[in-house]
Amino acid sequence: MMSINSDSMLDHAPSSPLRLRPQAALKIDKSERTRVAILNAALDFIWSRPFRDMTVRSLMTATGVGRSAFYQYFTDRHDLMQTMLRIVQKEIFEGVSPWLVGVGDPVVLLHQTLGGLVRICYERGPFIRAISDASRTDKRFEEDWRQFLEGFDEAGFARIEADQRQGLIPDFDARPVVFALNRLNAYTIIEAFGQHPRREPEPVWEALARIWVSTLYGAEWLGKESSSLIRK
Amino acid sequence: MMSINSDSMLDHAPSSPLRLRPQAALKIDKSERTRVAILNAALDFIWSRPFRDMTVRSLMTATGVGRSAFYQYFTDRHDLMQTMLRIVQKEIFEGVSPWLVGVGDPVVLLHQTLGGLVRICYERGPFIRAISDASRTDKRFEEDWRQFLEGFDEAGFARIEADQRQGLIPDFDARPVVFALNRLNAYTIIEAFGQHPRREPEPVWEALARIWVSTLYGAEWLGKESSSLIRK
DNA sequence: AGAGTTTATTGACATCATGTCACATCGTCA
DNA sequence: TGACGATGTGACATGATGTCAATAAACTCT
Repeated sequence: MMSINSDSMLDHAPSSPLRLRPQAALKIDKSERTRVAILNAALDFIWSRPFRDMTVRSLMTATGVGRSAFYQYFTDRHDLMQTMLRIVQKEIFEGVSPWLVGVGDPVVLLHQTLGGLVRICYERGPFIRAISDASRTDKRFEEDWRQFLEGFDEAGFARIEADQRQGLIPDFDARPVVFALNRLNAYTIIEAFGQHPRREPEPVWEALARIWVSTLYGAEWLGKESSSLIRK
Repeated sequence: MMSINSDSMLDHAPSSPLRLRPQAALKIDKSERTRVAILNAALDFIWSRPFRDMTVRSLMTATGVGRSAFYQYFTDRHDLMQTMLRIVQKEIFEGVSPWLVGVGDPVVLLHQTLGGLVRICYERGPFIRAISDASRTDKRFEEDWRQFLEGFDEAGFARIEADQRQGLIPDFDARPVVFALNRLNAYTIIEAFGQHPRREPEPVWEALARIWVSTLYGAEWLGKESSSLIRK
């Protein structure tokens, strides 16, 4: 009938490094378990295969539940990707906070922020790529992705303007520059880490740091704090 | 049965600013005319609607020829997009040549190159976006897009290394930096100009120029040659 | 534990896009 | 005119999507 444990399939599915445990430890009703199983199937799938190949059937086959049950939990593939976006978004926002909200030497904070971003996105690369790919094939989810990126635009803009008022950053029109720098980050990361084999994170981190620091604070700050490598 | 002129439909299709005339002026065999009609239908479609909505049916309806005739000319939608890529690629390569192959003050050339890039991509934005979107949904075309971007990586890398040998650009690992800067250009342009309403080209040009110049030659060159605005 | 209720799951269905194929039609040249 | 190659067409097979009424399973409460 169906496999004993509904979570791991016997065939070639490699499990992704990001898997969910059912929510409230004890109150595991069937519903929650199936929902998480689907999510994990998607995570596993996306870890090794492109979004375009992810059909509802492929997911539910891996789950061991009939295909139509999928629609009890998600309205469509993109709804599911929205959930994946929320998961990844939370991780990224945390890693990226230093420069955006922290106090101290801005160049040091910027290095830290970019280091955190690169580390997390290296670990989650294929998910991020899938999310970005999904945003191209669905009107609603495209909007979600746009808002995700705009979050960085707003935060970065605020930080740059603040530093401009302090004379730390030259007085240019910050909006288009931060827009461009954020696309730089997003798509450099997606292309570098979005599919196996991924590139090495260090050179990517150094390149991004060089570009951000040169543009905002000036190349004379480049040597500073080249130390804080991507830390565990 | 079918409309008198096979090229323009009566309904709401706005014609794109990029349309093809049949090839050899006189030797217009039916085949070439249909092929161009399909291509123009695609160009018109993409000018105002996203790639994800472009079905073979929608194209061939606009063409006035039966849907199955499409496959006489293209193997699928992505094959058609490959043709669109070649058209746009040619225009871009021309506009982008100064810094890559020219002689003279590199900062001036870089400004020129970015100006040309922004001008062309502003004019062709929706096409470029569609090409990029299409690369997410097809394995083969994804490879074409990758090679397209890698072309810029190679050329930019060569230029940077040359300038590094002359001491014009500091001595960093050029590969990852040029990779990042090219993604900066590609995706800033796609998001800024890829759908209506498009952003203004000038601020985008200024932002890209600021980032490239600061990163490569140093911010002290930024005032220089801020003149050469996007020219006809 | 067992009846009754709620919830989860299923299989069949309708729709839509794709790509293919045998056949029909057109037009050109002998 | 007639025959042949090049164009175009309609019908078909496939495979994905999302829905729904019917069924099975899970939960609740006494």
